[in-house]
Amino acid sequence: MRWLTPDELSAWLVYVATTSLLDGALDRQLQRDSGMPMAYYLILAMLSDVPGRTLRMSDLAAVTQSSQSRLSHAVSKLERNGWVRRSPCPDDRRSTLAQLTDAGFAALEEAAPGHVRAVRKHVFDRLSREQVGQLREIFATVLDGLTAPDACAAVLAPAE
Amino acid sequence: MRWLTPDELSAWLVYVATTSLLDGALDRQLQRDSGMPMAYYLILAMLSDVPGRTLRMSDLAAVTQSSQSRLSHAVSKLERNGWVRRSPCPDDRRSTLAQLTDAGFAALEEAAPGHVRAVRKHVFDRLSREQVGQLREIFATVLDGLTAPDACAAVLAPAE
DNA sequence: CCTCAACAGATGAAGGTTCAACTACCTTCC
DNA sequence: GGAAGGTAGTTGAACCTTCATCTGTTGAGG
Repeated sequence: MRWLTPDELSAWLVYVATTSLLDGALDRQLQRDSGMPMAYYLILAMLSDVPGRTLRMSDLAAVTQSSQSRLSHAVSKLERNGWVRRSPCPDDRRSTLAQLTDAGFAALEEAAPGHVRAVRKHVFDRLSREQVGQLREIFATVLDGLTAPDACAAVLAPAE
Repeated sequence: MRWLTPDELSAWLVYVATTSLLDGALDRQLQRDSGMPMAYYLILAMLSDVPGRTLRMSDLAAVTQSSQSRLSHAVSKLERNGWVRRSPCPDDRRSTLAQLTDAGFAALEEAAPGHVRAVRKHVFDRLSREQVGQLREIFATVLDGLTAPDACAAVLAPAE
């Protein structure tokens, strides 16, 4: 059994503490100033960035890294807010299209400056250009492993 | 208004996607193999690493980066599992001590190898020694800003 | 002393996420 | 064309987290 080296452990603990606090801070800022958690902000942001501001539920789940169930609940809530509209997909009657409404776009435009300011203040204003590159490189590598087809299966297997 | 540069934005999106997937993967592994989410694993781990395996609730909240409320709920659940025991603090009658039980220690020892294996597989087996150092450096910098006394107030202030 | 503010913790309701079904539709292939 | 299996999405229950509120306890100043 290979445990973590002291260097790895220390890096890991710092990572865990930081992501936990950073997530909390960003969520609190958005919830407070715009009445939505960050996950919902990301849904609106991804929709806003696509032609027609419309995406199939599955594709929206993929770009926001959320499960279908989670997205379905989230879109239900956003729909109640009037920020997203669902409509049946003409090509495939299994699919549903989610479209950002004008009110949703307005809410996003309202929320964006505060959110970006918080991200900048907590993260990018504190890092050098080099570190930003390192950050992207490191996480792109980890992301690669997580999205590889059998990444989950391999770790979840009992007899690995 | 300063938005993110393309480099920053790309780094940020990769970061968000990765942490979301990594968190999910680690949580699923622990839940599946040991019946606890990662937050609860961390509570047990922090308790196990301290003389007497005992900590005041406030201190435990601090080392696990969780709110008092969250910790209180979590410890209630862990207590129902028989993994933690609460007892009044003799020095200060406001405080409560949380102590890891033998059953709790056993559960932690059972869960640790799988969890460490998952962390290693997803993160440290994919990074160079240099990158581990960069990771720690970057997050230590961000953490520093988050734990500074007025970090939250400054961002939450409407007229910042 | 005694009041008042601060601190430690618990609690219940509201909201978000996960998991396990379940429905409906499409595709493959015999 | 009909059965079988996969895909898209929803739903409800269980669980976790957050927020506001509440009870006690301690400490500082009058």
